[in-house]
Amino acid sequence: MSETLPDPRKRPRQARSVATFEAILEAAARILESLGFAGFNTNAVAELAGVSIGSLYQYFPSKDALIVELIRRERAELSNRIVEAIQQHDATDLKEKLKLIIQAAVQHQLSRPQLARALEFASELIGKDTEENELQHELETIIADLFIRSGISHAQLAAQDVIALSKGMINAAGLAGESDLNHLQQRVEKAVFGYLDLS
Amino acid sequence: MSETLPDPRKRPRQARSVATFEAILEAAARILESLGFAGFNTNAVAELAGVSIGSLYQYFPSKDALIVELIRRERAELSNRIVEAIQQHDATDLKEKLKLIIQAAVQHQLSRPQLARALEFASELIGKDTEENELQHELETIIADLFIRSGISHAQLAAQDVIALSKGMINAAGLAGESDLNHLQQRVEKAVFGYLDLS
DNA sequence: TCAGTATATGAGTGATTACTCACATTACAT
DNA sequence: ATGTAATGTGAGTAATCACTCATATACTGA
Repeated sequence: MSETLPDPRKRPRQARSVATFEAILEAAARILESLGFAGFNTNAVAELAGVSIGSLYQYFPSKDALIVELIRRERAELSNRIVEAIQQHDATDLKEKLKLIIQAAVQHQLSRPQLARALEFASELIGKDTEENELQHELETIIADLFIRSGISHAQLAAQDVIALSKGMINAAGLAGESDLNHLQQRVEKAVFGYLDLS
Repeated sequence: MSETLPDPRKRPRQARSVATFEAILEAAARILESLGFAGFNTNAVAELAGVSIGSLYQYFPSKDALIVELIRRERAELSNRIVEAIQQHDATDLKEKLKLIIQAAVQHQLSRPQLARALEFASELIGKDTEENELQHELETIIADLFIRSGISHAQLAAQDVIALSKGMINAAGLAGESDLNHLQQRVEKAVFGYLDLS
């Protein structure tokens, strides 16, 4: 439980070490999914990954670093999905773009809902100043830019609100075990469009 | 970190023990506010409360029990505020009632935002089957009933969504350090009314 | 005043767990 | 083939922390 921003200690060079690296990350994800953050410890991760605890610490200097790497991947994936959605040229107006963004967010969260939830959770526990917050802020900026270009007033605050309310709804749906993506998407759209007076 | 639902071990009888009991709870709240869940441990709570660790365990059989009691109080307060809001007879139609409910929720969360956030958080860590979830469900039922009486379709799901999106927005605002209750309230109303097609 | 009960104390115990390090094994280059 | 670098191992260490218990003090009623 350090306080600085940790990064993978050593990048794997040989093929087998890449496998080890990935096995550790996947094991970490699975433990978060099944046991949640409370049951998450490095010895358990190493065991599930089928590697020794020493190997784990070859690639991750701390428990936090392991989680940070998971968060980084998760966020990057979501971020990519959303940037992709925004750049779709066949969607011209704000409403269509927003639909695509919401779809991306819904798909992302519901692909591994337990994991997404546990990571969000973990990112609060391990401290404020990881890059998690920067990515959060980056996402907010992306949406805010979109709003500015569409003439929405108070773009920054609106972006914060839209992200927050979507997150809330999607999280709750994930917790409740919902799996109907389209239905959830429509409900999020109602709230977002309602908030933005786009209905 | 037990798994059963813990309750205060012994109810205080004398005045001085009531003071001890309350001091412990307030210290626990303050530690959650300042250090978050990560820095929360029973020894620190006892020290801040100015009592011995033994005294803490006289009244709370476990660390979890202490947190559960904090959650119970927090939830009870919110629940009371909301029931009060619903029963206001000078608010007749759904929209007015919802405004009062949102106001109650906003006021509640922003009175001690860090604490509210940390507790919500903690309730996930200590397990699913505490009464926290029942209270969560109770709140959902109250709102759902209100919706049913107002002819809103899919009342249960709508209640889940409205609560979730409000929570998300209010949490984010709390995190961002907002303190303008009215402004936040108006934004939440926009999302809720938009979602419900009440605009 | 005093017996009995409630309350308070905090050093100590045991369990968990993040992390190290001395050593073993495997792969690669020449 | 063989030296060297990369990778893998897991028993062991040290720190944290939830919780106990033997003992001391304060209160209450008779």
